[in-house]
Amino acid sequence: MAHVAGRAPRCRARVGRRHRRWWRRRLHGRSRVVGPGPKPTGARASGACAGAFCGSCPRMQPDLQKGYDPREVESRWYQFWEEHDVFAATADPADKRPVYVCPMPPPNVTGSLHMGHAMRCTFEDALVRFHRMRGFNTLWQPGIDHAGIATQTVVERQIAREGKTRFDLGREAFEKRIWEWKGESGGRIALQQRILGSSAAWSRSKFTMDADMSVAVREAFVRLHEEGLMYRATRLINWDPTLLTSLSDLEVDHEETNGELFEFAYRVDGMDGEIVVATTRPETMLGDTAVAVHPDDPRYTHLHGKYLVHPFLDRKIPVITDAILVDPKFGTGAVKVTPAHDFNDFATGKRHGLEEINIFNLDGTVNAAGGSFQGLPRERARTAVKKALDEKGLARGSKPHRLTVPRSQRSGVIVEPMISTQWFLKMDEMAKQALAVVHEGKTQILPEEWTKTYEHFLENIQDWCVSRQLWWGHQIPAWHGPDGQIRVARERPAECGEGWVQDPDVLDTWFSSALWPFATQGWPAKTDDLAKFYPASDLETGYDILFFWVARMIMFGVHFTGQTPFKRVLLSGLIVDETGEKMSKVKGNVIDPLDLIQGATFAEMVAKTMPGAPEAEALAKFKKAYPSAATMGEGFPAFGADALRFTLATFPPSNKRIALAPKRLEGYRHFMNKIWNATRLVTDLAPGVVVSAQAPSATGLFNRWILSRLSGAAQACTEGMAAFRIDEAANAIYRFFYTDYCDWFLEIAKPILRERKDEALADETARTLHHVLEASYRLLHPIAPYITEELWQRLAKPADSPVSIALAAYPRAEDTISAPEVEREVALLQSAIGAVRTIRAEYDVKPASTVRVSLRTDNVAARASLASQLGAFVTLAKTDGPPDLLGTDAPREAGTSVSIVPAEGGSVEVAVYLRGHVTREQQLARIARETKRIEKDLDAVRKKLSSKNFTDRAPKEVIDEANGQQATLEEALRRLDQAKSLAAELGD
RNA sequence: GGGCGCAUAACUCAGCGGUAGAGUGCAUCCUUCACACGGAUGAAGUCGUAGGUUCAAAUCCUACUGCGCCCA
Repeated sequence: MAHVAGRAPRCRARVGRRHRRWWRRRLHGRSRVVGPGPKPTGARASGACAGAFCGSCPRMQPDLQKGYDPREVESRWYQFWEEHDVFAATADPADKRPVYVCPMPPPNVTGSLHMGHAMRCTFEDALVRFHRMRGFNTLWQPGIDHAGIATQTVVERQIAREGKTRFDLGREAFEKRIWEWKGESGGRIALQQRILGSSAAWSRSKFTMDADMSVAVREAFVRLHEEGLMYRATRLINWDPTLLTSLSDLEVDHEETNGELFEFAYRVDGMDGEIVVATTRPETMLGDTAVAVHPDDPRYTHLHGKYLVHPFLDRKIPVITDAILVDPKFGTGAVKVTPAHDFNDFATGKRHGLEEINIFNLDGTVNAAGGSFQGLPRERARTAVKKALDEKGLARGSKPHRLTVPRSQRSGVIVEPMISTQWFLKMDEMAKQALAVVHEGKTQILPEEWTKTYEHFLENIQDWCVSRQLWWGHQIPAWHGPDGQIRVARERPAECGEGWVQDPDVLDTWFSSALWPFATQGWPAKTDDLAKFYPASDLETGYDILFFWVARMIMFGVHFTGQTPFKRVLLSGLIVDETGEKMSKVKGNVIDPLDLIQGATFAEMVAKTMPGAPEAEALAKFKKAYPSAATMGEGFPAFGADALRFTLATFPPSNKRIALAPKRLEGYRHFMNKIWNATRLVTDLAPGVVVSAQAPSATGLFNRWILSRLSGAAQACTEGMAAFRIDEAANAIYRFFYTDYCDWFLEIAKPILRERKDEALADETARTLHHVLEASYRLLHPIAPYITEELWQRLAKPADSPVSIALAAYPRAEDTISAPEVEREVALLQSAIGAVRTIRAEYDVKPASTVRVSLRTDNVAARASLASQLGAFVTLAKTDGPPDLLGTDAPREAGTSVSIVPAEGGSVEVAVYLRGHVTREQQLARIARETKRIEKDLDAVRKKLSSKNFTDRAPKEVIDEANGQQATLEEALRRLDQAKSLAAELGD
């Protein structure tokens, strides 16, 4: 195994016992849920440490236990990695390694780990570990987001339990409370990310409210203001009447619901007649300042320029004509206009110079402008207005109507459009630049189909309302003077003395998040970090924050640094339950990844996610969401972080929805057990082998074969990782290790190493066994870091090995031979062995008994390779000694069951002697089955070849291949036909 | 109203122009000295529907149906 260029960290024994205890407590404090934590192992591991260990090394059992226990293994390694600085990156300008940087989407400080984080961690850590092993100076930049509204809400809820509001405490005391709360629970999520094995550079972790982040935020704001892009304006904005703050367009969800379209009449002033308008929000009529009709609508021509009488307020309302607002085919063709509470009406108002009458207080109750309705909340005001209209004889009935209501993403309440003075950021220029870097390929979005969505967003972008009426966040660096003057500055300007106050509002949390890739590296200062780690390589995140975060980071990155912040943007889907439903507390289908890792009963899980709900009901909901968990008894066993990661890694990141089936996790935990036990076998079969840096040169067919297969697996893994197809890498290593290495190679190696008939071959096999095992660990490490570290540490390695597998080189295809001809040879052997096995199964031959086999073929190449590998039949097909190898002209023995293995250059006839058991009927039936199977294939090939269109137009290689197939299959069919005569000799 | 995605074995998912794949589950046999968290063998799919392009379509195009998401 080759070493990674650069420094392998030396042991740092100075990390004290106290730190270790802290770690155990923080990381494994949950052990009561899953039983006893890591047990002291008593005897210190000896000999197994390969010399790389120091005083703070994990205690490993001297021998591998029979069954793999992820809890035992995973509890030990994280501390080791941190103590050895395995995840560190260096900003040293003298370091010449290529750089790989992945900014971690900072989780909310309020949050606790959920499946989304687990998926982020899996994909990002796989990429990061892969690049680290490939020799990159690798930085996975972690951090925590202050999550303005979410955090403020959490702490407000806390103080509500004390019967207080934030206004009782005052701003300063309230902020202090949030900081206290942040100190207690804010770091928890980062600890949970560690349990997943995340190899982030934790010492560089940033919090978006850190002092240096604040410097960056103020710098950005001031520059934008100086450039005229940041401005203050009074306009209609989205208002959350519960949280009492403005929201950006992106924070409003549009939800379709069933409502009603209510019609009422306005009387015309000074003449008989009325005009009927339709509305979904009757209460807003208190703020109506016009009724619009289409200019060409003949029904209303006589009312152009007339006024209407407001039934409740002392106001005359003009009838205006507007072709943009009014669709004459909809409703009555007359539209009430409320410029202060509807976006379309606001625009209409601007076109016609209408008065904007705000009828709501900030909490959504009707204000003094609503006359006698003052004080009513919106819903009650609606009922009251309808009733009052009815009493005045103006109501004209209602009909059911599908409508869209705007809901606050944060509080869930219906958003009220309000006229308000806020800070806005001009977006069009920045959006153009952000589009350009993607068009020019400077930033690549993967999967590509998201490019369209990205473009559509940026091409239709509105100015961003960045001010929030919150107390938790970056306070806007603007000062208001006594006479309404405003100063924007990085620090409070000296001239802003008495009578000047800082703008009380804070910035949208996403404003600071948008600075993340460069602010974390020291911007606006010109630091070594910034020079080394900006722009970043890959940004991996969920597609749900493409607009919120990714697009804004690109806009800010290009604007402030002149460089696009990432080379690639990798977008992945969302985790849903097994039936495809989004995880939510309401549905009771939330799974905490830690419960999958460490194990938990279903009762514990639902008690946690649905506190207070009746247990039986909650359990029923949960089990309905995860049918495959039905066989798992009372709860999840500890699957381990490796199995969870491996499971998540097997889904293509491009899937928009990733349905989590617990059963699949079980399968991959079994795979971990397989790796564990394969290691036990190898250690037992070939003890004391020191793994060499290079692949052993091999002459034995199977040794060459497994090395060639390893080369293919390395290639598939590397390509998969590079193309953000981690699933392809995961599947490639799974198949290679399970099928090629365990099912075939280990079985072949057993007799070679146990019997040692050929010393040279045995030695070569022992070295190959170890080499491939060790390389497999390295291939697996980015996806399953714990078990690979554990087992890798146990192998005897050269003294100059890195301290951790995380720093060992990722296998490359060219490290081992690629030998397609050997792979073909072995494939034929495998088919022949499979034929014997099938016959054995058909005749219920007990595993313990052996059978006599003969192989008949005139295929020269096949004969040669079969001749050298007859021993494989003894082991893998339980033959009674090496099979007889004969030509097709050799006489057939009676009492055999025969199978034909088609092969290019002549098929191989496999005859299993089962005298006394094989009846004519059985044998003819088996021949008929094989004949049918081959004929099906042959028919398809013949059909193709008989078509003149095909032979005229298909490429030559395809035609040649078809001809070859036809010849092979026809020959196999002839051999089957011959075998019939043999069957005819049998009795019934 | 506009856009995107998905529909393949009982389940969860690969494949995305040259004869249908994996894991789990299922069936049969086996507690053989790495692993029963195991081994061997096997059954199981008209690749959503209808057209079209092509020598060749699960794979490309069009329409439709159903599901999910985003934007307005």
